This record gives sequence, structure tokens and C-alpha cells, in this order.
Amino acid sequence: MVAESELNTGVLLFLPYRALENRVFAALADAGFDDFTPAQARVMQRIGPDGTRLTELAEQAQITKQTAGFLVDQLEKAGYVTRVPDPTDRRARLVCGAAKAHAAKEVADAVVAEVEREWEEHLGKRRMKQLREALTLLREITDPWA
Amino acid sequence: MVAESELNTGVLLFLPYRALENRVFAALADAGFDDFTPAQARVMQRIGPDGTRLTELAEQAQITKQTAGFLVDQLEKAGYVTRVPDPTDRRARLVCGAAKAHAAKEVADAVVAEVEREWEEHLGKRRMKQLREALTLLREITDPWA
DNA sequence: TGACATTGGTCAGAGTCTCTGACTACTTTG
DNA sequence: CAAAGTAGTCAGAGACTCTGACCAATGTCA
Repeated sequence: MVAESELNTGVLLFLPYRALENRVFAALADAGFDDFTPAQARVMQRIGPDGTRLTELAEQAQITKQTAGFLVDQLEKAGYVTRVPDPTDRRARLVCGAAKAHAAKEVADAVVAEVEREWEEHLGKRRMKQLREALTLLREITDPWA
Repeated sequence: MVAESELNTGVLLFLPYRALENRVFAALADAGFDDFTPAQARVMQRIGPDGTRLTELAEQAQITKQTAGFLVDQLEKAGYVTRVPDPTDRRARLVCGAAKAHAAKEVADAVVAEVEREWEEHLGKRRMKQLREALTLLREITDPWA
């Protein structure tokens, strides 16, 4: 369990992922969205346009529903999300993104687009396309929610 | 900050990364290496063959040196690493992997190789090569330590 | 229909991870 | 040598995550 000279594919995937996440998080903070944490963001990211149940958020983020509940509480207090009753199941409530969340998403999307442009510039159009293609294909066997 | 239908490259990178990490961690636990946490593993991974300074571990893992020190303490107690004085600087100590860490690394490497085989099978030899090529190239602009 | 298992969610408590700030000891620089 | 920088630790606090126990609503099926 000690580093070796050659990098495995896992590290290779992680490095650009982290670089992107750092850029997005920094831009968000610059834009005034500095009142949520990375952990909260990872949950917020997974809220669908029509709201998403807590349990589903927990599964997709691979955390327990207790943890998800804890994080959603903070997001609710900070005004990023609201909880509304699920009309189809009286046990459940839907976590919905508030206006503040959508505003933050616009900033985040812009940065992601910018970084993707930079990557494409470095890799070239062809290789960038191949990268996305391979990753999309890989999703079939690595994403339990594909 | 709410999910949309199309996946950005960040998520695309993260999904296989997480899948791989989960597999490795599960295999390690199966093999009896269940006395360290993911956070500790992320530090341990970065120890070089001749030992690495705490500060350098912290930088590469993008955590503070205090946090790194905390995690190395746990790893030391569990017998995965030792701290030896750095002969070139009396302020510093080198964190070195112990036998137990090398044994764990063997297990981890085997699983990584297995997963990479599975991915290659799914993508085809050509696309897998393109994927690694693109990621390696991307490292130039996303890895501060490249 | 009515017992029983399942599912969505919460409460309580504990352990782990991470940070900021302040500090000591050693090294480098001029 | 004095000043500045670097390696690491200590102390304290906040954030994240888990396990276990629990309640309420839903689904299953004899």
C-alpha cells in the first residue's frame, strides 16, 4: 500500500476530477456561494429537477440516509433547498432545489464548461471526444444508476 | 446546483473512480486489512518507496499537515507505517511503509489489475488505450505534482 | 381483510476527519 | 549572527459519517 512509479487508472481518473471540483468550488465561493460545504454540494448535485427523495439522494451519494438527512438540514437552513411532501407517498418528502441553488448551478455550469474547453484545447478535439466516449461507455459497468 | 439530464465530464470521471476504489477497499477488507479507513488509505497510497515527509503527504493528499499527522498516527498504531528521522534534515521525519503496508498493496494492486482487465474487456483494447492516453495527457494540466 | 415484511424517514449517541491558530525546533539566507 | 522560512506538534472546535433503535406509511399475500 505504498506508491509506485506507474500510475494506475484510478489515480488517473481522480486527478482531473479533483482539479475540476476544486475549480468549481473556488468559483462558487468567489461568487458568494460560500455558505455550503463540499459534502453538502455532493448531495445537492443529485437533486433532480422535480425534487428527489432523501433515500435516493443517500444511495446515489453512497452515504447513509441519516447522513443525507443531516446534510439536507444544513442546506435547508442555508436556503438552498426545501422539503415538500411527496404526493405519491405520505411517508416521503421531496427535497427540491430553491432559487439560490439554481443560481449556484449556473455559476458551476459555467466553470465546468470553461474547464472542459481548456481540456479540449490541451487534448485536441479528437482525443477529448474519445475520452468522453470511453467514460460514457464505462459508466455502463461502473454506475449502479446508469 | 441541481442535477441535469446530461452528465458533465466531472461526474463521468468520478463514477469509475469511485467504483474502483470501492472494489479495492472491499477486497482489502476481505483479505483481513480492515483496520484502516479510506482517509488513512489515501495518505498511505502516497508514501514513496524510500519514505515521504509528512508535509509532502499532506500536500499531495490536499489536506493540512495537522490532519496528515493525525492520520499517520493511526496508521502507525495499526502497524502500517513507521516514522524514521530524515538523515538530511533534523527537523523532519520520513513516513515509511511497513511490511503490513506492502502486503496490503499487493492485494490492492491485484484488484486494480483485475478491474482494469474488466474495463478493457468492456471498452475494447483500443478504447482503453485511448482512455489512458487522454488521462495521462490531462494530468499535465490537472496534477500539480506532475 | 389482516398479519407481516418493506420502505421512507427521524432521533440519539459516538467515532472519525478536518480545519484554524499558536507554538517549538531546525535550516536557509543575507 | 539575525531574520525568515520550513517541518512538525499541540489544542480546540466544527463538520461528517456511522450504527442502532425507532415510528409511520405502504406493499404483500394467505
